[in-house]
Amino acid sequence: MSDPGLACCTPLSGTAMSADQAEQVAPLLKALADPVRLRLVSLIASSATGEACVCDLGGAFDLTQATISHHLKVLHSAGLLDRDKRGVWVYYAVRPEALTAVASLFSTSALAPA
Amino acid sequence: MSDPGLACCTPLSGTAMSADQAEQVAPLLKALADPVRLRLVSLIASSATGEACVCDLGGAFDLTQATISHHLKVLHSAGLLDRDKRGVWVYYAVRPEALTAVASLFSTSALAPA
DNA sequence: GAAGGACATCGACGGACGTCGATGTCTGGA
DNA sequence: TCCAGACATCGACGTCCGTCGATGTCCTTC
Repeated sequence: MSDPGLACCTPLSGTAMSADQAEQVAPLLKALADPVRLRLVSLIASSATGEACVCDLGGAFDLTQATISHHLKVLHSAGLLDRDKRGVWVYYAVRPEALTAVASLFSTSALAPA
Repeated sequence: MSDPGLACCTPLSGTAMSADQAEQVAPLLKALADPVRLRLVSLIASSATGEACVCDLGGAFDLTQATISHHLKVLHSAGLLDRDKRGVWVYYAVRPEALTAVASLFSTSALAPA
């Protein structure tokens, strides 16, 4: 709000993440920042076929089917999961690009200090 | 709630993340799942000395000093930042171990599909 | 010791989030 | 054609989150 003022110490080298970049990645992290959703992604990623149907996923949690469906929708809306309906069942698979985008955050210079 | 029933497709190979592990990592992701906090960590990590004082950090955002202080507290409480008070100024530095813990999420088999 | 500045804390507000029960939609089989 | 099952959507509830202005705490300087 007030004038920027002058730096009191180091002028913060300019190689940091841009505001736009932060606004782009934050939703991906927010989608993953829940124990249930983290386990959902992990369950799907670690399945033998790389995908899993909702009926199997739900059995791993003490949560309502509506809640599991909600979490899967959040992950799908964030672009982290692909959705594929086959007959009565719906299969979810992880989108490697999305996970790579998040992983690159921690391997590049943007967040890695040393 | 009901009986687990029998799997309708693949039995979800058991190498997925445990519930405890998910509950441990989720708070770290939640702390990072905000554009402002993401930029704060990035600014600190990319500074020449690996640390930054609050007076410099605040200048990069159109937010109140109270809000910046709140975000820094969240990151500090999550174990992502170290706090060091020197005279009038307070310096924050990233904790490499914490970032490594998050980074390992995406490089290990827990979340990496391929 | 009085004053001013850097930062934290407090209390409040609006909005978003996680969860639920109930209901809707679609598919496959009797 | 009708029914049962799988999954999504809806509406509601309590809680948490991001932001702010105001105030408190600590340190330096005069």
